[in-house]
Amino acid sequence: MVSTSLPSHESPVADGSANNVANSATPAFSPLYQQIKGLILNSLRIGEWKPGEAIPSEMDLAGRFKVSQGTVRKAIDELAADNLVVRRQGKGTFVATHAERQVQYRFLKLMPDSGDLNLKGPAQRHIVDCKRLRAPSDVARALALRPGDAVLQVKRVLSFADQPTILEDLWLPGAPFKGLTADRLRGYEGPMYAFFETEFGVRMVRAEEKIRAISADHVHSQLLKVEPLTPLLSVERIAFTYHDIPMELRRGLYVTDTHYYRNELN
Amino acid sequence: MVSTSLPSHESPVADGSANNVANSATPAFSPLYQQIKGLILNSLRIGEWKPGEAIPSEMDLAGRFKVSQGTVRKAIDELAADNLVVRRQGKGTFVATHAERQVQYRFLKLMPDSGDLNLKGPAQRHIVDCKRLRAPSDVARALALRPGDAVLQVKRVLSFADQPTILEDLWLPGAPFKGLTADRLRGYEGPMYAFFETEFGVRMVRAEEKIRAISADHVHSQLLKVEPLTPLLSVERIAFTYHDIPMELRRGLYVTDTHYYRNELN
DNA sequence: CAGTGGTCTAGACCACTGG
DNA sequence: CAGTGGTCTAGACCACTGC
Repeated sequence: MVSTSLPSHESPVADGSANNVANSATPAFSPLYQQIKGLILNSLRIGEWKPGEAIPSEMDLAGRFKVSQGTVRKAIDELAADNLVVRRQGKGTFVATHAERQVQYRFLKLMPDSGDLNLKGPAQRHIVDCKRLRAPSDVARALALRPGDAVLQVKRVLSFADQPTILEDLWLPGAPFKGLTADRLRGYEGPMYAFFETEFGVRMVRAEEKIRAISADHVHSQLLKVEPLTPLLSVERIAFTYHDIPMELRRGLYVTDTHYYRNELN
Repeated sequence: MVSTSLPSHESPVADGSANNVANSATPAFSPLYQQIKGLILNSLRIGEWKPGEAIPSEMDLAGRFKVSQGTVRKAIDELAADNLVVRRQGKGTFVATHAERQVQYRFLKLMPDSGDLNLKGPAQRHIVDCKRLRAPSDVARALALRPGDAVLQVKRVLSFADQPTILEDLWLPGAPFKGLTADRLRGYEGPMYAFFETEFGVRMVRAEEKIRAISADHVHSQLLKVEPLTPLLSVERIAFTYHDIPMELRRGLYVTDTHYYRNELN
């Protein structure tokens, strides 16, 4: 644990020449604010400040790292742009969390056809299954595990207005999620990623999705209460924690007759 | 046309008090750099600098607007974040364009299963149809036109490795695209959005997509050479120019057996 | 009121590009 | 080499929050 004021110094650069690594092959120039960003990132990763908590003020951090406030500011700007941290004028800068009302379901892009906004919030959740087993090779590859390593599989159905809409198959690495059970999942109110944060200290930072159209088979049609062969949106997501470590493989099937997957392109 | 050095002054703020509008109901505080951003945006909109051209240097703009370089810098930072402008160290800041190799197909998120990168670049394009007609009500609504206004409809098929993969139905407002024909489209090499820029001065700035899974009907199956009832990804896109004016409605159907729609969540 | 993030400035210097 | 964007600083002041 790092104390607020450091004994010696935590300065990012030590060479007095030109702030640049004196290599020939790799220029490897990294501006000061990037190094500061890295240091703050490390503190986030080791949990020096927990999700929802405030991090030290810009002036404090500037003092700690022996740089100007402006440099700290630029570092925090990038962390805020990456959604790792949230700035609140007059109050401070806070570690981002999936547990807040506004940013809840940040990774769920499904929207109802009518009533644009997130009235979808309180979905009915039904845990179908939750078991521990050995990772199939495709799951192991996605989660950077060895085939046969312990993984948890969670199967659940989300419904909106009593219409089953999302069928999900989650795969989690066994080690970080030791002790997860269907009952604990059922007992938790709120987004699953918030549950992962508070119960297992695993914070999902970003995710990648591969989207396809597929046909419902008999299992799908029963759980989602649609005709077999109904076209479904297949959404395969890999979610990453800090260090770009994959921590979840989620295979979702969305019924898209009254909902759609919304994406914005810039 | 605005000359480089202005006769009187183009200063954004005129009150000497506190830079703030002295209203009670609306705080309406807008920082200087936002106002500068607005002024630069206007110049982009009226075409003072064309896509691909360099805009004036930060120092020049600072002089023009009578603010410090840092303030101009922050304004341009935001324009760059919005992909309206591209910064190139040592060279200048350039108006973004869809015609560049690197940013080409910025709005196309379809990826081949193997060979991650954009070897997909040179797709075979086939214009099926291009005709002028009166806007159906749903198209009119999407393009902010009156039902019955003149619109252009373009139907085309994109193939990768001789496999038809994308069937697209485009709807464009008639007025800005007067003179567009199938032949002109066929004659153009490169992305369609680059074609729109150079030929019609219409630059697409951002887009929204609604994605669903649907079943191929007979028309789809013939054009895409797949079995009827094959599940297809339906991608309905509305693309916007400056001022958030919708300028294109594009209904795409993607065959997703060897390709997938890739999305990143932050 | 003090403390936080947010804006703005002026100036110095660095890294990159091209002639 | 001059010109561009990129970094860093120090200091002043503003807007917002909560006590």
